Amino acid sequence: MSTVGVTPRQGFGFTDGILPGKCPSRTVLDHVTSKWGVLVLVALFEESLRWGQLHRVVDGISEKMLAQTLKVLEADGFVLRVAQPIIPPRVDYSLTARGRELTERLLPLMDWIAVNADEILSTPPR
Amino acid sequence: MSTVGVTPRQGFGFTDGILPGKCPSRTVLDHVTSKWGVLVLVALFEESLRWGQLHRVVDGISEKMLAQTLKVLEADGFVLRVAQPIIPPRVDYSLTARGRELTERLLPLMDWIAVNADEILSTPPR
DNA sequence: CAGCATCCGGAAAGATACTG
DNA sequence: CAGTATCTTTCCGGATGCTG
Repeated sequence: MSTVGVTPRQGFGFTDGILPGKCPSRTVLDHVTSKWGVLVLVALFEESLRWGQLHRVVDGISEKMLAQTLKVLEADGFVLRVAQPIIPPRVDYSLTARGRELTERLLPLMDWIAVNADEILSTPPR
Repeated sequence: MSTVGVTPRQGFGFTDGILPGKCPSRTVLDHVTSKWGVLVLVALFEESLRWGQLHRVVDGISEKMLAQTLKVLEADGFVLRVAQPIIPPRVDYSLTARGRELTERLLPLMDWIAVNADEILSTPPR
């Protein structure tokens, strides 16, 4: 059963909204569904990647947004950053256990979208 | 198994990126993970709602963004809009079968976030 | 040269007033 | 009631610079 407050008569309270405007869940949701958050998380699901690899794999992301997205995901404890003090620098990014839990819930969504996207965009709104 | 291209050695091709920059999946993903898309979809999962109800239930959304979000979700065939030609106007929004399929994949994510958000934001990044 | 930080212009989001 | 129009603010992307 859902716990996000969408089941009015089953005891969760509907009139207060889906999630209160200023609650931690909203903040985390914004981080995850930020423009690049989902793609970065999915990119790191299979294996850890270096900065440059991420930049190539997450097609279209700017360096600025990659840095910003990684910072937020790291601060939330989803992504682990390991920097080697060498020249040239080498920085590896990977998912934490928490990040893997989250991304596992993201993959069914991504798969469904990947399968249905063509039909969705080609179907006139009836 | 995931089909979004994150399993390099299992046959999906990794070096091309998670999802090509200009593909339908990216467009749909952007629509769904837009700032308010997820919350509107979840709000409509249990029951259809009128404009005013949506505005109250999706706490914090502006009228402009509610209108814009609903238009996009309607154009994608996730949301059905039924307007009664009466005064005062009455417009009901509900999920289509497609919208329900999608939102079913969203609820596990929302539930996980709702359960873990407090710990996520209170834990220092280690 | 890899991995960022900073600055700037355009685009998207937010607040609020107004209309049919 | 259910939206649009308008204005302000915040955000995104690109270019550039810096550091070892």
